[in-house]
This record gives sequence, structure tokens and C-alpha cells, in this order.
Amino acid sequence: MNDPAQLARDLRHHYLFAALSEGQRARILAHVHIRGFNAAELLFSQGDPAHAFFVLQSGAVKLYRVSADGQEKVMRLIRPGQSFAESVMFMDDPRYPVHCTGIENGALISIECRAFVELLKESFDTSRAVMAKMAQRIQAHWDEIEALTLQNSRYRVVHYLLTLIPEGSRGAITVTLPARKIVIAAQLAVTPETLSRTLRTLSDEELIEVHEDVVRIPDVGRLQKHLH
Amino acid sequence: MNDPAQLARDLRHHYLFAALSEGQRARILAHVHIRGFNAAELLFSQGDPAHAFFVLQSGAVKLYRVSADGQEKVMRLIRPGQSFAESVMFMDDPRYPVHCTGIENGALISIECRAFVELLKESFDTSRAVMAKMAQRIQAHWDEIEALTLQNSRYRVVHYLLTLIPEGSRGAITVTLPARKIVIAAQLAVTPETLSRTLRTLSDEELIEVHEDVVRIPDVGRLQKHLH
DNA sequence: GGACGGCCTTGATACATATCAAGCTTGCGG
DNA sequence: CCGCAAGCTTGATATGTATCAAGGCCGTCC
Repeated sequence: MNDPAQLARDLRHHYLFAALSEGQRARILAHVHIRGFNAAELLFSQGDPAHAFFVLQSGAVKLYRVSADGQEKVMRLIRPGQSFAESVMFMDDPRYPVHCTGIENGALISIECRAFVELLKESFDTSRAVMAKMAQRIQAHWDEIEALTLQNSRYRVVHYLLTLIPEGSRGAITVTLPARKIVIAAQLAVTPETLSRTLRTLSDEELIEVHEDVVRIPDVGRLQKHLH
Repeated sequence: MNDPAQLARDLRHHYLFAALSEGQRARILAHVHIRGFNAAELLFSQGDPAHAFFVLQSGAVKLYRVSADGQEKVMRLIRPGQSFAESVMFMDDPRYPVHCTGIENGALISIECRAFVELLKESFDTSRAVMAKMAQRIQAHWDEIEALTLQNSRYRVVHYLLTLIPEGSRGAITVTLPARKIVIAAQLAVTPETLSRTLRTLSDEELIEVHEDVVRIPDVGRLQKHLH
């Protein structure tokens, strides 16, 4: 897992590195590190000075904020292959804007901001890839703000389930929840109780069947129509 | 207002154009256009194909989404000098992710995406400026998502008032609301009634004084302490 | 193997904010 | 000058979701 050659192979097809030449890739690898982490391990805190951004190699982490009274809002759930905190590359006083904690044992790849920005100067295609990714995130944020303000908790739960299914699925499909329900609830900005009740209601309406963390959707089209 | 030389002067110090050479600036100006608009005029709709992004020259516009039952959420209120929709430059199927409508008569500068991306290829400093701006927006979105999920309406109103005052102000200060209260309420994701009641409560507590669209804050520090 | 502590569910209740409704003010058009 | 629509405020009521509370299940640790 800590093998540099393996790491190079892992990153070769990642959007952040795909457009680089062999030489560039070799150069940046000197500034790429990997570390293991455990479930529940705090990886960084909101406000910490930020000199690197990340790609998750394995396991899972959550990015979240906490209110004064301890309530938690999960901003993103990160799964292997996903990158996060690229934005800190472009800040004047770079600090992580969220907390990051492991939710499953895994390994995290860190990329030094300064070195990667140097690469961006040389590789417009990489810059464009970064900008495209940031544009996607902005879109996703707007969708989330809309869901939080214009839609109710049922909509958010249904919508979330639909995001878990592969692109363009029809008919019956089974998905596995990517984290414990408490974490999913914190991502959807509802209490665990409300999530539980919403899933029960959807089950009673025979729109879904829930067994532990496995959700069967007998008819994707019908569920979509129930987005309210 | 439609004078190209004036337009060139307007844009020279804008972050999107500041890093360009004279030649580059001249070239992009052929792909920059300006148009007037009226209050309440629809400038584009969510889902429209997008070939340009914008800088507001004068007046004001709102970027917003609408729910199935007609409820409106203002995503951003744009004032002169501010740019918006830069993200569409980097989309595969570029479409505006929000509606845009004038709220005061004004003029809008549009910049053709294709031409600007060509410039980005040549000017890393401009690319970096765009990326920095996108990073700022992502930060702002996270702050907004936090405010919507972890904080109540009173917090959002107080926080909003504090964003209106100049950086680092202390003591007494007077601000003018940048739009009608209905629009502000739609931005804060509360009803006009709730906004009205919240402002009244704050007045009763002598944290603010409201006269029409002018808000006097006798003690900024005291208001900040009341963020809850 | 038993006890403890999370996680999840379900029920009862509380509360923040929306909704509905009415009245006031202001600006504009006839 | 009057009437009317739009914006804003204030009051009464409704409602969605949180909170509080209890119980069941399961995995882990002594």
C-alpha cells in the first residue's frame, strides 16, 4: 500500500494526473504522500493550516462541520478515488474549511499544494480538469442548497437514494447505503429519527424495501415520480 | 454606456482581465458584449444553453431557483462589478444552473466562454484568478449550507446584516439593504413574515434600528455576540 | 457468557417557522 | 383625486421536523 510504484499506477488515471507527461508525473510524485488512518480518526480540523489536498485511496472519510451545540452536518462523504480540498490550493491564507474524520479504516493520499500549483502552470489541461471539477462541485452545492430550502426531508431522502443508483437505471435495483444511517442523516440534514421514519413510510408505500443497509428499489421510475 | 473604449476601461481592473496583456485584452474585447435590461426582466432561465458568462456593469440582478409550487430561493444577489456563471465555461453541456432576472434597471456585460477559455490557455495568472474565485464561491456555499442546516433564522438574519458592513467595522454603523425585503427573505430562505418578525425582535432588543431599508447597528460587537 | 454501549426504531411531545388572514402604507395609473 | 396593487407588518393557527424517552438488537470487551 505504501509502494511508490503502486501509487504511481493508482494515480495515472486519476483526473488530476491523467493529463500530465511522464516527467511531470515523476516530479509531482516526490510531493505526494500516503498515510493510513483508522475509523473515527480525526485527519484534520476546520481551521487547520492547509498545505496539501487529498485523494482517498481506500476506506472512507467524512467532511463535516459542527455547530456550537455539537450538531454535525456532513458536507461530503468521500469514497476511494475521490479527491477533496483542492480549493485550498487557491486560498491566500489556506485553511481547511471543514473537519475530516475517518469512518472506515483506509489510506489517504496527500498532494502538496505548492508543488501541484507549479504543475498547473505548465499543464493547462490539468488546470482545465481542476476547473471543471470545481464547476461540478459548485453545481452540486447549488443542488444541495435548493434541496435544503425548497424541498422537504422526504424529497431529500428519495433524491439521495436515487443518487446512489448507477446512471440511467430503470426497473428494479438494489443499493447499499455507503455509511451508517447516522452519517447519512447528518448528510441529509435530518435527525436519525426522521430518516428512520421516512424510510419506514417509503417502505409502507412499497416504494422501497429496507434490510439493514441494503435498499431494494422495485421500480426506479415510480420512486422518481414520488420526488413530490 | 455602450462605448467600447469605456468598456475596456471598466474591465481593465476587473480580476478576470487584470492579468492580461494589452493584446490579449484587445482580442477578448471582440467577444465581449453589453446589453441593457430592466427591473423584472428575465435575462436567462435555468437550463438555457450557456455560451457566455457575465459581469454586471450597473443595476442589480438576482440568481435564483424556483420550486414546483412557485417558491423562490435567491442563490446570489449580484451588484455592479461582480461576475457570475463563470462555471459554465467548464461544463460539457453548458447550461445555466439558475434563473437570472433584473431587480433594478442596469447593464450586463457578457463574455463568450469559448474565447475566454482560449485566453486561459495563454494566461496562467488569469486561470489562477478564476480558480481562486471559484474556491471563494465554494467556501461561501459551505458557509451557506452550514447556516441553513446548523443555524436558525435569527442567526441567518444577524449574520446577513453583518456581511453588509465593511470589513472590520467596530462601533455604530448604518447599512442599506441591497434589495427589497422580499428578495432578502428569499435569499435567507425565510418567509417575508419571518424576516419582518426577526427584525422587529432585534429592534426590540435594541440591537438594531430599522427605518425602511436602512438599518442602523449601534454596536457591531454586541450584535456579533448575539449570533447565538 | 454476561454486561455494556452503540445504533436503530417507534411513540409522545415541543417548538420553530410556514401559512393564512387582515390591515396599513405607499406609489402609480386612470 | 381616487382606486388599486404591491410591499410590509402583525396576529392566529397549522405543520414538519426536532427533541425526549424507551425498548430492541447486535457486537465487543472483560
